[in-house]
Amino acid sequence: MIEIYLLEQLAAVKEYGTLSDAAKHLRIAQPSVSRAMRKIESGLGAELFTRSKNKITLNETGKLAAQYAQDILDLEEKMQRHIKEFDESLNSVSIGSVAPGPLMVLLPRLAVTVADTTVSSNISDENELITGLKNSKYNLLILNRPVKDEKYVCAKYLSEHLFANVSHFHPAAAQKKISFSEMDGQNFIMYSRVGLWEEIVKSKMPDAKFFKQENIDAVAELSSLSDLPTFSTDITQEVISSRSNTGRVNIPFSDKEAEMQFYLIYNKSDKKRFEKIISSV
Amino acid sequence: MIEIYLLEQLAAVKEYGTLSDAAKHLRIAQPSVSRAMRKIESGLGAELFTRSKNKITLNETGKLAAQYAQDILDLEEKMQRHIKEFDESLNSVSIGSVAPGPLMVLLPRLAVTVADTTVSSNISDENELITGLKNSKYNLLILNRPVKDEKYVCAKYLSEHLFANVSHFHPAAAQKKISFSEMDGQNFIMYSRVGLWEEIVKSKMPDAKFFKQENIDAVAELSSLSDLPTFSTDITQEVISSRSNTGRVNIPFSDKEAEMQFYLIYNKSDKKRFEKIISSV
DNA sequence: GTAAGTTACGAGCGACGTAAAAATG
DNA sequence: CATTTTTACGTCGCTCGTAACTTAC
Repeated sequence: MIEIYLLEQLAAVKEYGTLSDAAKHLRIAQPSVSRAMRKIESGLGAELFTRSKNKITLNETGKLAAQYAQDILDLEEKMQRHIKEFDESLNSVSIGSVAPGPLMVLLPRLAVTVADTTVSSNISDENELITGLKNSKYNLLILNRPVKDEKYVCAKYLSEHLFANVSHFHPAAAQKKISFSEMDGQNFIMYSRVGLWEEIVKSKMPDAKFFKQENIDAVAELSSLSDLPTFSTDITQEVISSRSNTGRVNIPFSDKEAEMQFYLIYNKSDKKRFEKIISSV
Repeated sequence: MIEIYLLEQLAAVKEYGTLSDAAKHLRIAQPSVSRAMRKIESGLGAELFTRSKNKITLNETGKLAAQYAQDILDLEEKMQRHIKEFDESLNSVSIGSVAPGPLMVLLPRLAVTVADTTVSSNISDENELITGLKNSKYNLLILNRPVKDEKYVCAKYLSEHLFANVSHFHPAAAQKKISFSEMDGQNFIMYSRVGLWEEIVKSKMPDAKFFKQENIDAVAELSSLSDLPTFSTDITQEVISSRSNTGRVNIPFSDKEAEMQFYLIYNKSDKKRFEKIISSV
């Protein structure tokens, strides 16, 4: 069999026309190329060049051989790319969630359980997430309802409870709990990427206004500079406990819609990768 | 780049399941295969196997890589076959003719002008020959008429004249020449592969009978043992002059159909190969 | 004289085989 | 105990580079 390094040299000779030029671009000495061409000819059992004393030219057979050489090299390169891509897809996790809270818990945990993998996450609606799971855009979903499908594993993950985050001067600041209807009609500062929570607060407080902030830091800043209420959850309070949140207090919403249960859904073929996440809950 | 010898070993490992078996079929030592697999993995930058202490199995990435390996090896083999075939087609000539006479002149001449090539020849009808020239079944045709087509070179080659070969005891033995009609109604011994001549003698002597012999030696033998007439031409008389043909005489047919002019036709891309044949006429 | 190709010679990497060890059933 | 894989070590081959020669423009 003709080895790849020979085919590379043949393809270079075709591309650059002379042995010297080919050698220059291959960054090897010119006599190596000369010998390689002879080796290919003897390996194929056919003359590929017409040779004069100081000139060498591919003949028709040689051009055909060089074309095959290029084809084989292209296929090898495609192999390299494809294998690497496939391997990386095995060693990476793409997570889709209907809300940011569970991600705040899951992502740090993933970092230690599945080390050496790339983790990417996205917040979207349920429909996009489920189709994304089907076409391998996502490997792991966090939904607020279980999915009954024998192709997937579905396990209860964690629950999140919504709080109103209000200034000390807010009328409700002293209450132990509060209902959506009591807060309806007020102006809220809200992070824009809260997923499902947005539908809930908008439907439960139809007369409220929401000033959506794309930047999470803008939410913190605005809320500290104003007396406008905002939102938090048991999860965000835990994760961002270190941040000074003086002058404000968290009051749980009392409605049942303020509690959301999340589920993990993933392909059965990924069972080995993800089952340790469930067991760690 | 991953060298071919590595891909061969990978494909063998996939085919035979174990390193030992693969090594056995590759006729190399087993540790070589072990090292080769590690080399491929490091070359691709991906794990291809799940390894236990004395067991090694292709994982999904590995199966993909092995499939690519097989594809590349197949392409290389196709290259080898195709190149050899192409090279041989360059160094061989396939000749088609409507009559055997011109071949008797052309073939010995080709042997010296285009040495180192394989020459094959065939007698057939004009239609088959021309389609054969189009699809490269033939490189060189001998027809009894010129061909006007700018894709081809067409040159007048030589002419052949038909003779009646008769016993001394035959009534016509003393004549200088003879017409087809004078010979009509007689029984001829005839070589079966005379091409176009068969149509001519049958049409000009509709009442004659022809005893066709597949073997050219059978024609000679039968004609020497009987008084039945047979055929010859100026060309065959020249070529077979050495053979003792005592007791028989050649009489030229006087009709104009007894003279046939032949033309050489070949592809313009073969000009360099064949133009010396024409110039040697 | 410059540039191209071939030949000759020497060096170093690397592919292979042998031998030995560890693990599995 | 046989089979499989891995590791260690020595050897041989082969690819490469340098140098020198030939030829052509």
